[in-house]
Amino acid sequence: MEAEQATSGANNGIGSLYMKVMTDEQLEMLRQQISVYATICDRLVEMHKSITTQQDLAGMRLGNLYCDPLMACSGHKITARQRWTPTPLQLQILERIFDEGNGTPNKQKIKEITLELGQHGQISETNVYNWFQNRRARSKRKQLLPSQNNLEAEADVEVESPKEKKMPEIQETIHQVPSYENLSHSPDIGFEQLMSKLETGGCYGSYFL
Amino acid sequence: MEAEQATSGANNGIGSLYMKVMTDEQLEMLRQQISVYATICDRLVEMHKSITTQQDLAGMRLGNLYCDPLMACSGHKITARQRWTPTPLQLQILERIFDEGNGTPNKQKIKEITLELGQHGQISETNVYNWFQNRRARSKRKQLLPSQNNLEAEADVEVESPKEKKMPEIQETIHQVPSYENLSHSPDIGFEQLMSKLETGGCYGSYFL
DNA sequence: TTCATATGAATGAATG
DNA sequence: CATTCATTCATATGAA
Repeated sequence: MEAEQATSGANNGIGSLYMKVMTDEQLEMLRQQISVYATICDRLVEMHKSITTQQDLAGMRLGNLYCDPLMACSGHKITARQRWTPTPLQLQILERIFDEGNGTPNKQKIKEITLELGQHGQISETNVYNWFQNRRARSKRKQLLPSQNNLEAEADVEVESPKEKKMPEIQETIHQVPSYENLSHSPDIGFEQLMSKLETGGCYGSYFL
Repeated sequence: MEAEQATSGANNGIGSLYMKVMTDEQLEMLRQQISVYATICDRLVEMHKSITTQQDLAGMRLGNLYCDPLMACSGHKITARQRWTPTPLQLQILERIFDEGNGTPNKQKIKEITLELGQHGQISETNVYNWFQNRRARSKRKQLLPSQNNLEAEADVEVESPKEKKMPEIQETIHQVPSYENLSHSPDIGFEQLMSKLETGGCYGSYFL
C-alpha cells in the first residue's frame, strides 16, 4: 500500500538509477522461500542417500531425463530448438561479468568467456557476443522507460501496485511461500508430504484453495 | 555495488517506512537463485520417482516439468494482475491502428499511441510495443497455417540446417534446465554433481540474504 | 482437475 | 548500436 510512495521517491530522486523497492516483510518472505527450497533440497538429498544405500541404481539414466524424447530415441520427429539458452550458472557468470562494467568485451574477452562458460554447458562465441549485445541494449532501454505514469483516476476500485514492469514475479512469489514450518520440525517427513509442498509452491493446485 | 545510496530515496519520501532497495541485477540474481532451487527440487523429485518405481523411463516428459514457482500465482487481491490486458476499447483502437497498415510503429508513434490508450486504462509503452510485435508475428503465422492438410507429416523432419556456421553441436535438448546438464551422462556421478550444484546454488553471490 | 487455446512478455538471433 | 524478427515461456480463461 505504502510502497508506491517509495517508488515515486526513487523516481524524482535519482533519475537514472533504477531500483526495486521492497518492504522488510517482503524481503523476509523471500528469505523464507529460499529457505524452504533449501530445506526441501536437503530433505530430498537425505532421502536419496538412504535409498541409494539400499538399492543399486546402476543403469539408471538420471541425467538423461530431460533429453527430449522426441529425438533421444527413435531419431525422428525432431522438434528441437535451435536457440541457445544460457543455463542459470552461465547466466550468473554472464551477469557478473556484465556488472563488472568492463564495457563491451572485445574479441579476446569473448573467447575467454566462452571458454569458461563452456564448462557449464554448450555455448559458442556468437552466443556470448549476442548476449552482451542484447543485455546492453535492453538494460539501457529499461532505464529510459521509467516514465510509467499511471495517472489513472484516483477513485479506483483496484488497489494499484506501483510496479508495472519486471516486478510481477517476485511479488507473486512472496505470497506463495509454502510454509516451511512443517518441514523444519518434522524429523522424518514423508515423501508425499514433500511432494505436496513442492507442488503447492511450484505449479498449480492453489488456484482456489 | 551501488545499491546502497538508494535508501536515501526512500528516506526523503516517508520517513517512518522502512524499505530495502535492490537493483534489477540483484533482483534477477535472486530470481535465479530461487529458480535453481526450484528446478533442483524438481530434479530430485524426478530422481526419487525413478528410483522408487524402478522404471526405465526411457524418455521422460519435460514439457511441463518446470513449473517455476516464481510464476505460481495466487488469487491474492492485493497483488494486481501481473499481466497487462487491454480493455476492449484499447483493443479496438489498437486493431484499428494495426489495420491501417502503417506498418511498424516507430518509437514516437508508440508514445503517441500509449498516450492515447492511457485515456482508457492503465498501459505502458512496452505494452503497446509488445502488442504490435505479437500482433504482427501472429498475424503472419496465421497465414501460413492453412497449408496444413492431409499430408504425411509423420516421419517428416525439419533438419536444423540453417545454423551450421554458429552452433555445430546439438544442444537443443537442454531445454533451459538450470545447471546440471553436465551430469546427463553418468548416473554415478550424477548425484554428486547435483549436490555440488545445490551448494553452488545455495551459497554463491547471495548479496544480501 | 485436466487440457486446450489465446495472448502478454522475455529473449536469442538477425538485419541495417 | 538500434530495430526487428522468431520462438518460446507463462498466464488467464474456458471447456471437457
